[in-house]
This record gives sequence, structure tokens and C-alpha cells, in this order.
Amino acid sequence: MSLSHVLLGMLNKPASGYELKQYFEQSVRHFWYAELSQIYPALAKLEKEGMLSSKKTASDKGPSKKVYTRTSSGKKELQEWLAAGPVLRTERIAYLTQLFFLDEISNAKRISFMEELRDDFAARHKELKSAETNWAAQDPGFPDQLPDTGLVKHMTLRSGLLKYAVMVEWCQECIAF
Amino acid sequence: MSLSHVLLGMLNKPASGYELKQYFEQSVRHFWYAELSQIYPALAKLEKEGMLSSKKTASDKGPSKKVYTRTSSGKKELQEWLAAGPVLRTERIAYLTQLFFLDEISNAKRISFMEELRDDFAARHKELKSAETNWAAQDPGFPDQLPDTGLVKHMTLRSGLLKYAVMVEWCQECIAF
DNA sequence: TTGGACATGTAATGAGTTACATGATTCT
DNA sequence: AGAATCATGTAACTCATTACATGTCCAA
Repeated sequence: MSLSHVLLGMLNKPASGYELKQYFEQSVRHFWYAELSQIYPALAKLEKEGMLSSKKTASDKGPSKKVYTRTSSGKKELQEWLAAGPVLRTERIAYLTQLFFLDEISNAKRISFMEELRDDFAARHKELKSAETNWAAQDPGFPDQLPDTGLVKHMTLRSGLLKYAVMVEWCQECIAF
Repeated sequence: MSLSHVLLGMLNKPASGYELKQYFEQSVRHFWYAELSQIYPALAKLEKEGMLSSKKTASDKGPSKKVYTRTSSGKKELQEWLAAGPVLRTERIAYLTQLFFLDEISNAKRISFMEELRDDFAARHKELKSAETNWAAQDPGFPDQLPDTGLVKHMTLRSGLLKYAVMVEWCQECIAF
């Protein structure tokens, strides 16, 4: 239901598959993941469906690339997806599932599991914090004078900061217990 | 990588596919989802691999059912999965992805999107809260005298309560802005 | 007797992962 | 010359969703 929509969202500006993968890693990566081997066929399919158009373009570094542009039909599809409201309760959170069954392993292993989890949440929090710092340094309008585009990015960023902060505390509480 | 492990975890006590689906809806549903049409073949595969054994058993209500039991090999597989540490950064959270691109729709639509999101978080919080209340009513040992099994369930429940509470507040903040 | 919960599956399709394959360009 | 990065893909496989198909047992 979804990589296509993510790509349509990212193709706000024309880009090649390789570039899209890089943007992925810097932003959407925190809540969506895709391999290049999934991205290329997805782009081809979107083009076949008329949501994107492409043209070969010389690259500044490396071989020539296939740059995709979102068509009006692609934009419409994206807007319909968004206007239909949030896609809810489809998340699959492996670590919570594991935690739910964690009584199947020893107490020592449970603790190191929770420590690893805490460390990862802390790392994610730190990543977001530094993204925020960089943004603030580069953009004088941050965080109060943002355009719509920046506003929703900021909201997304903030949800991560709040969530990971709570989750780190929660892990500490679990470990302490 | 995973429905199999979830099933192995739930087969702590023998159960049929139909029963497992019901347990799913009551517990794991908050962080994992599976259709019956996915569960049945997964159980069959686990049996073929020697992780489960099954036998046909009469039901109190309805036709006879196929009750699966976890074998020692199945238990070992589960423990290895858990001992390998948390499966991290594989979550795909559709609503955050949508939010990230939400500047593509009108302000009015953005607000109703956030309201719907907030209402769902609030509903999830309420579901967990009532699960906690029921548990407390039925179990005199709740929450301080829990066995390992109950302890990890409580930890999981608590993570959801904390997370959804923060997310509701965050939505409010977004809407107010 | 009919509707609902109980019970188990298959088939077709779509989405995602892992492994493989190829080649251009740039930097050292 | 060799390594790193840039660039695009295919193939085989696994996992997940949607639609279909079938049938039992019980209560109203």
C-alpha cells in the first residue's frame, strides 16, 4: 500500500532512484525503510502507471542517471492518499513483540536486551537532536517562521524527540526494576 | 522474519490457529497484526519444520480443532530469537510518513488528519488503560507481585500507556499551532 | 431454520528482502 | 592500477493481504 506513496511524496523535487535512496536515509528512514532493489522497480511501475515521467540526465559525479518527475496524476494520487486520513494500526514493532515474550529467556539476558533497546532509543534521540541543531543553525526561521513544508517536517521531528525521550526513561525504569 | 516467532511465543500454552488469532486481537494486536489466512499456513510450516506438533481435539463449542504444541526445538528457536537482542529499526509507521508530506494538502485537511490521529492515539490509550484496570481487578499481585510472565507483559503495557499519552499531547500541540 | 460464532483452509496478488550482476566515473 | 562512489537493475525468495471456499455446531 505504500512505498509508491512515499516515493511520490519525496518527488516533490525531481530526483533519481539513487538520490531518493539517499534522501530516505537522511529523513524518512526514521519511520520507513526501503532497499534500492525495491525502489527501482517501484519507480518503473509508477512511470508505467503515468504517475511519474523520467529522463536521462548527466550527473556531476558518476554515470548518467534517470531523473523522475512527478506528474499531475502522481500528485493527485499522493493528495488522495493523504486526504483519506492517517493509515492507522498497521505498524509492526518487532522489539515490543519480543519484549512481550521475554520471560522465555534468563534474567541476565532480559537485562541486556533492555539495555540494548535503551541504547538504541538514546541513539535515535541523539540523531534527531543533531538534525534539529543543524536545521536551526542553517535556517534563521526555525522553528517559528517555517513554511508549510518545514512545519510538517518539524512536527514529525518533534514527535520522534518526544517519543524516544519517553522510551529511554521507560527502559531505565524497566532495567532498574 | 517474524510471524513464526510470534506464534512460537504465543504457543507457551497449546492452542489452535483460531484461538491464536483471538489472543492476537487481545494482546499482541497493539504491535503486531496477522490475518487468519496468514496464521494457518505459518503454523503448518512450523509443524513441517518440527517446531510444533499438532493433534485434532474436540471443541467445547463448534467443530473439532487442530491444537498445536510447541516442541523443544520450537522453544529453542524462540529463545535464540530473543537472545539475539532486539530487532531494531524495522518499523514502518505509515502515519508519520504521511505527516512528513502533509504540506501537500490544505490546512483544513491537515487539521482533520491530526484530529483523527489524536483520536486514535487516545482510543489506544483508553484500550490499554482498561486492560490495566481489568488486570488489576483480577490479579491481587498486580503490579508489584508479578511472576516473570506478568512482569514483561506489564512492561509492554506500560510502554504503550506512556507512548500514547505523549502522542496525544503532541497531536494537541500540533493542532493548536 | 437461519444466523452467528467456531473452525480451517486455498489462490491470486502485492510488498519486501537478499543475493547477484553490471558498468561508469572519480579519486588516490 | 585499484578502490570508492555513483548508478541501475534482475531473480529468487519470503512475507502479507484480499478474496474466495467450505463446513460444523449451537442458540434464538
